[in-house]
Amino acid sequence: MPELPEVETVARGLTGALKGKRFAKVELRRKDLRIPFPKGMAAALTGRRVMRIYRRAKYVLMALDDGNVLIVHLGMSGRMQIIAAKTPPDRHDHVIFTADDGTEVRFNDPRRFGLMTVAALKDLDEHKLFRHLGPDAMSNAFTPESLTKALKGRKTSIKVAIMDQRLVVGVGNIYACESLFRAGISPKRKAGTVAGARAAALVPVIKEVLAEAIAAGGSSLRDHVQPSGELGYFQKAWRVYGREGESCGCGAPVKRIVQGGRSTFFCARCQG
DNA sequence: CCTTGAACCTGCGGGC
DNA sequence: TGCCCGCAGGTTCAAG
Repeated sequence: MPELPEVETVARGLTGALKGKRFAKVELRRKDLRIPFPKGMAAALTGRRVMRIYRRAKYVLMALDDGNVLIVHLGMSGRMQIIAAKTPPDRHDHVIFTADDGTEVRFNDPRRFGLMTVAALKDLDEHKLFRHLGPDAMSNAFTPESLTKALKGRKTSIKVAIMDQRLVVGVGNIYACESLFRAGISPKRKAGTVAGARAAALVPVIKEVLAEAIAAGGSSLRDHVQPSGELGYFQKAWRVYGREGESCGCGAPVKRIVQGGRSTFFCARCQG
């Protein structure tokens, strides 16, 4: 489910539900997700107050009142959703948070590609999950110059390159396809040849697509919902993703190819 | 270091 | 109806 816009949407939705409250109860309904939960995680969270909830890369972070931060990744199919009290647990409700005012938030993830762990906030930059990451796509550090430098000499495709979180953070499969379409760049172009005018075109387009998707509450393909339960609706704005054989608008059919093991959708006429 | 491909896991839709 | 195949918003690891 989660690229940058979906994770941002989840972080914002959880802010309204949990910020300033304490975890009265944290229930782990299994011992691991993609990786094991840290030993004693539930006990360590219980009684802690949530000071701030925000996104970093594709992770939701909850800063706690003890200097630690709860790190949540939603994998491909994860949700964090506010659930009415007494709702019977779903088989994929892996973690249930109950706040001191009774608010209940559940982490649900059928495929269990997500993860949840706790770390010291001050050490986050050096944390294994974060230290290799490039500039966030929505930050001022992501510029045509930074992208050109990151791509220099790369012989992989531009599509695969902009999904590489070491080069730029937050772009996943949907928004890579949509951004390259808007920028008129072929996904098959060698990454190292995206520089100068092409980089200057691509960077603002990526920011624009992500910003529009955030404003729309993300894209609901199958799993993504906002914490409120409301769907995202940016999927209505997709021009190429998931639209093989349809027209992007120019009349030529959208093509699907596989790059780096992922589907790429593009218009061979509009994306030179 | 770079690049590629497989692996992790469940569910759903399409084709026969 | 039922079964098999392919496919899905991500990340990590091994091998070349």
